[in-house]
Amino acid sequence: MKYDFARIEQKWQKIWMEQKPFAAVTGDSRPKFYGLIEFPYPSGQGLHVGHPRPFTAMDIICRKKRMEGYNVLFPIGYDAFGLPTENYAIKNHIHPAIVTKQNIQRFRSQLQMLGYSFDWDREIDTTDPNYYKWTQWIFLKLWENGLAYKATMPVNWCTSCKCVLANEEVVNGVCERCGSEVIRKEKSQWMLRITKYAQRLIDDLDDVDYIERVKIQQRNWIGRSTGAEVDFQTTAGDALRIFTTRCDTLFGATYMVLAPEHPYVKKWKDQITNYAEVEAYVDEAAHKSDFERSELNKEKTGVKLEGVRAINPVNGKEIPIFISDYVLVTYGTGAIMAVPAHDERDWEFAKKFGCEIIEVVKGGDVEKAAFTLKDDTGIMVNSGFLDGLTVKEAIPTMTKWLEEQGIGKEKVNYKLRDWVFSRQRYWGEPIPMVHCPKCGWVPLPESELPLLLPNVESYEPTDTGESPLSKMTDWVNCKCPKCGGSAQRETDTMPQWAGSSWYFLRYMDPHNDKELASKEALEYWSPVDWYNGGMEHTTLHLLYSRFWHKFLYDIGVVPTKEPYQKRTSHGMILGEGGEKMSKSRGNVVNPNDIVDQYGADTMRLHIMFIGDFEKAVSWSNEAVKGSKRFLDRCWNLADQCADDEAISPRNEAIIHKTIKKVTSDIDDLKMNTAIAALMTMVNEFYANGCTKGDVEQLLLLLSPFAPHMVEELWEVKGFAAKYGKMACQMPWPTHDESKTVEATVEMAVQVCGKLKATVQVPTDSDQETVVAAAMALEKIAKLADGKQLVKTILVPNKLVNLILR
RNA sequence: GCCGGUGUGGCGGAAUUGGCAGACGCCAGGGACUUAAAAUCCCUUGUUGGAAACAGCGUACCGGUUCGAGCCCGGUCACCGGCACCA
Repeated sequence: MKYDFARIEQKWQKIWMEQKPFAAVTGDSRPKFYGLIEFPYPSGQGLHVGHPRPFTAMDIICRKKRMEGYNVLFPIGYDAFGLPTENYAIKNHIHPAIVTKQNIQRFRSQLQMLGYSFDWDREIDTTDPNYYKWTQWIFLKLWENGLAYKATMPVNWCTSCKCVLANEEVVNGVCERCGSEVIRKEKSQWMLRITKYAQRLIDDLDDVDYIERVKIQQRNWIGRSTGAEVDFQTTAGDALRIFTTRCDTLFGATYMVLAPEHPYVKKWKDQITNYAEVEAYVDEAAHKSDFERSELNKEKTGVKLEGVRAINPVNGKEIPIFISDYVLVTYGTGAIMAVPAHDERDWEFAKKFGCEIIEVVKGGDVEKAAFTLKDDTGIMVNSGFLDGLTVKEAIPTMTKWLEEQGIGKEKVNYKLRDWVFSRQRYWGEPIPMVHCPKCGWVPLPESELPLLLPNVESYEPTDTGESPLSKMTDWVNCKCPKCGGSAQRETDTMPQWAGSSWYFLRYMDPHNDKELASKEALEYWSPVDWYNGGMEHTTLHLLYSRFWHKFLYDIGVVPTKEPYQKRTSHGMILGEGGEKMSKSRGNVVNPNDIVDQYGADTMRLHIMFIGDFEKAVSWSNEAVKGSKRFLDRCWNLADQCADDEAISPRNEAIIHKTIKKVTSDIDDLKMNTAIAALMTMVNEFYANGCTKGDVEQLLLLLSPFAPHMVEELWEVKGFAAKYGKMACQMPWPTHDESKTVEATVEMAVQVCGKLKATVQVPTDSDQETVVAAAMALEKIAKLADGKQLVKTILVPNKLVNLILR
């Protein structure tokens, strides 16, 4: 009997497609399990070897859950709107919808080739109008609830994509997608008020089971800090409000700084005597890219506002006001009080511009460097009523004083910004809003959804920063839904993150044309029990979708506060040299090649065996052989086992141990050690000989990993006929703890903590027995000769440590 | 700079969280089968000394706690990831 993987895999994939053993049943009385993987972007290159890692892991988990009696929802779909498709379409003059269709077709067949147990009847595609109808619907709800708004503000503009980017899409000052320069551009944009949810996005992390680094990264990104807002009177008449986390240092505030974009700069035009100089600086700052502005160790620049001064509220002193680009208009109030003695940036600026430096916390030499405390035990000086207090005491004292005086109050700030939601590109969901000269922005009525993406002549982005849709005058010009007058549609589209922000809900009820999903389906399947995805989405997709979900919860659409109960993350697959796989390096591994050469089961097994799931790992074509060899050995074992249908006594312990290990390892996402345990078991079977009953247990344990081969053997060995079920429909094996123990154990014998020998003793031997057995060893007897046993440490069934003097 | 993470054979990686370091696999070497090769099977494989029994040294580095440390504590170095003028 030959292991003809190509024939076997094709055969079983066909059977699974026809018999649908992996269909999820809404409302079933079994406990439910919803396992989710991040749906792929159907790129033109097809499946990358990185895809099968998370997909296979979740497939294994879901297959095991089904065998454990769960009603499992394990769906697949395509996140198909996006720039690469659009760019490809532009270059090759094909409509992006056609390109998308082709790419999806390719992805689908590749996914099927790997034997994943998806419920194929629930497949979704974010570019399908039946899908994006509901993406648009959610947008309308956001608008209705005041969470979507249009605002003109400086935004990140990618010079190459010719498109705005969300804050989350700018990495080190460049576009996360194409790596091109990002500049600041004043544009009118649709925004989503994610900041309103900042606190809840932090708080509710406590209730979910995400790996810690995901929680930490999200918390850092949201960037909560507690401080105070304080009003400084100015000679211009307006009070200048600042945010500080260190109100205890107010007595050391010797000047103030405004961001160049701060509205007071323009407002005070007439009072600023050097306005020309100020204006020149503002202008210069406006033309700098994000990258230039955030350049490290850049020397501080700025201009003093002559003619206007501020008054420090704690001591009535007049202090100068500057503008400088080291103060960000987007954070806090866009203005700061500068305490050069205790802030490095302020210190540097003060030294350059000759500002006064007043020490208010003892401990450093503020003429040499800013004294910034790591802890808050420093003692206040030169600070009037705060003198002698620790920083820790001074902060609440000052906050209280500010509140009493009515010039300040406690305030929490977040680094998180509202989500810039419009894109000046074609291949995205149209935003269902109409601008009417009389009524302003008017939402489309729900009955008009989906608002279809029209066919256009050209998808080229424009240099003016307008969407390609803006050239479609027939489409753009419309009637105002409110007053019936002539109006114009919004021509920007939604970002790629829109469709993926709620797709896991659609899987629950993918064909519903009345609602995004039925109440029943949402109640039954929510929340996603286990979501695995990439770390790169932690502050993008994962955060965005939590935000949308919380909103949908607030308006009563979904039953849970959080979309995902558990989140894990896989490491990247690197090229052979440990470098990132890329076309330019020529080290990209195509899963098809591996499947052609070794089969899908080997591919699946190997990608799981290759290393710690959470860590990056280099791909090795050589090492794949080991996984194939193992499957060959399993195949041959089934071929040559004894006919006995019972588990053989010789293999009973190893079988029960392996069941225990594989079961817990899959739950812990340690597929590599689960496979190692299966290999060990097979090695023992070869050494001991095995029965058909032993092989049956092996097949069940192996079935989530190598499902095609297992089903074939299951059938060939007559188990399918015997039970009337496929292996994937069998109950998962359970272990009997008492049967995992062997009659005797080998224990380590240490003398004074050093390993000297090993000894075979009956399992659970007491100290006396073990010591006696150890002393009976010639070597130990020799070492003990003339010495006294002063102490014995026994670790049952593991080791004995004899302290000899 | 701040926040995380990781350092174990030639390589990928194990080690039930304080109890025989190197499971499992790859590579390599030797052998069997074969006319031959592939495949398969068996053996060896951390390192140093030794023919061997055996002995010494070994989990990035230095120190500590402990009968016992890859694991805990203090310090140092290196690499990876995230954030970065956030007041």
